[in-house]
Amino acid sequence: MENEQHHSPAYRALLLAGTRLKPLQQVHAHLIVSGSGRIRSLLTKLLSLACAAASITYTRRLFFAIPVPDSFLFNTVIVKTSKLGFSIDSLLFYRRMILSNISPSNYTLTAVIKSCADLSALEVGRVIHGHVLVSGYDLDSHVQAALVSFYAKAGDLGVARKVFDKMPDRTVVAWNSIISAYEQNGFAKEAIGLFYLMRDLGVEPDSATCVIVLAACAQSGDIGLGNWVHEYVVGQDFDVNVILGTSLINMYARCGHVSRAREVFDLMMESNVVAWTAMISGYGMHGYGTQAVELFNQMRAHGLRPNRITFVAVLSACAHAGLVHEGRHVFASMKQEYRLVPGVEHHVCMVDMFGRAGLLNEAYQFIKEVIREKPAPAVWTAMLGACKMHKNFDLGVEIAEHLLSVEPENPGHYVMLSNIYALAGRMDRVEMVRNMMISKSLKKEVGYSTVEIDQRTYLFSMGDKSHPETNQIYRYLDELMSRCREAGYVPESESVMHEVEEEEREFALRYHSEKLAIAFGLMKTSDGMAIRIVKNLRMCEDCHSAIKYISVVANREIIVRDRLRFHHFKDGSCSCLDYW
DNA sequence: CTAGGGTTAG
Repeated sequence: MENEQHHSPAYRALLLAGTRLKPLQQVHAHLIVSGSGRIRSLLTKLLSLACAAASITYTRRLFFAIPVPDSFLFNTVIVKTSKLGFSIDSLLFYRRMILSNISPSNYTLTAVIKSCADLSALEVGRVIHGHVLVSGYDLDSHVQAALVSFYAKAGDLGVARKVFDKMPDRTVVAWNSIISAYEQNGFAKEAIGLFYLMRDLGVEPDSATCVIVLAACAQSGDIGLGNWVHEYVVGQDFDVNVILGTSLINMYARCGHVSRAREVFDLMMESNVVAWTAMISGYGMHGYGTQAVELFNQMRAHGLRPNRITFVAVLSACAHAGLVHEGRHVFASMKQEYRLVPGVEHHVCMVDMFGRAGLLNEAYQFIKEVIREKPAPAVWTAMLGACKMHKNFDLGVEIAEHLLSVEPENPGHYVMLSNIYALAGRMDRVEMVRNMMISKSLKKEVGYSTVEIDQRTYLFSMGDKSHPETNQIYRYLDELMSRCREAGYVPESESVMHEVEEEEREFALRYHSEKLAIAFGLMKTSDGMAIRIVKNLRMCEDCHSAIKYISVVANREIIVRDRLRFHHFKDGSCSCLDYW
């Protein structure tokens, strides 16, 4: 009987219609007219095709027209909607299934857990985890892997780890889930550690492992492992598809090798908006604004439609390269040509762009005129950065005070305000802001820098004395800085703020983490080798100026990646052209 | 008769 139906004209008509909505609806109409509109197998097939046609409305209509859906129909609709990203719908169908007293299968459960992950719906996910335990599917490896990634995405890394630790059978996918969990939550080092553990246990990485590990390399600046993964990909003859290719581009760009990123980009067989955006962003963070804009135009010429993220990448590339004219043009095209509504992130880029270029009036006007609604705090923060950079104290103080009233728990605003007071010489105010922070028990984010030497990473924090060679490092740095002073470097005591006591300020400034990391790098590597630093925060003006001098007196190329971008220091100047 | 892990910004 089944077979007969599969070869029936109606079934073949469905297959022929495929995932195109109109033809499907025509076949559907035909089914109803011919009286076969109630046959389960046909309805199921129709339902899954409707869903694959990405029409959630039609899928809903179809499903609700079925009087008593069986578990097969529920499974089909839940699995398909979850897979296509209709997460809320898949959860609603799941609820109906439970209310109809139909037990979910392990397939249903993995699908709804994935939906919860996509929605970061921690509470709903916990309830479903309960269903998993009740139904006895807690030992199913698919369900477990889904749970691990769900908890990681919903922000509970601890539970993700617990689920992983209980898995009896750790497949590559299980390892991929937990490694990705750490990477996504900002623990790149731990992710890499787990990757090495996985290899030691004899589990062969697959291409998804490579994608995840490349992301961890990009995050931590681990070019050594990044290169290894690339070689592994080639050695294993993995297909460098868009996802893997994009991961390689991202890794090379974030590890400071833009040209290698470009080589990968040029060799990719297929590419999409995401790949182009990754490459554009890579140029942007190295200050290659012209190349970023050029690539953006090539992308459009290829007929690809840029998305919101693409525009963030291009606009921020313009901001970091002083390309005000181009930035204006791109922003206009976003609205006019692509009918995209600029969001806060784009406004921030624009204000930042004007601000860096010293066009404070344009920045302010942009806020007043272009941003109709109440400007978001992030927009004011960008404006504030511009005020500080170009020493407009009055406006800066005004904005900072506004930000403090809107976001009184954000330590960054206090630090900015205090820095502006310090620049203006109002040390009494500096003290006041400092006391406000203390009374609210807010802490400035701790800065650290890492440097890689012989495949090993060394971490330094400000005034760090934990390193076994501390004394030599400090002596070396002192000697280095005095040579810089002889060459004309003048330390600024302005931007160091109140994380330390008054008398320690000079000390703190002299021993910012990047300076320590550079000193150590210079000590441990031979002449001619570039020093690569990764810093979690933005560099301060003083370090930026000091490193220019260090690049001269030590005759070394120094490459620093800070929170926002790359700075290539060479022969006394920086690639950011002080557009930082 | 279907599933789990993987790509771009800030």
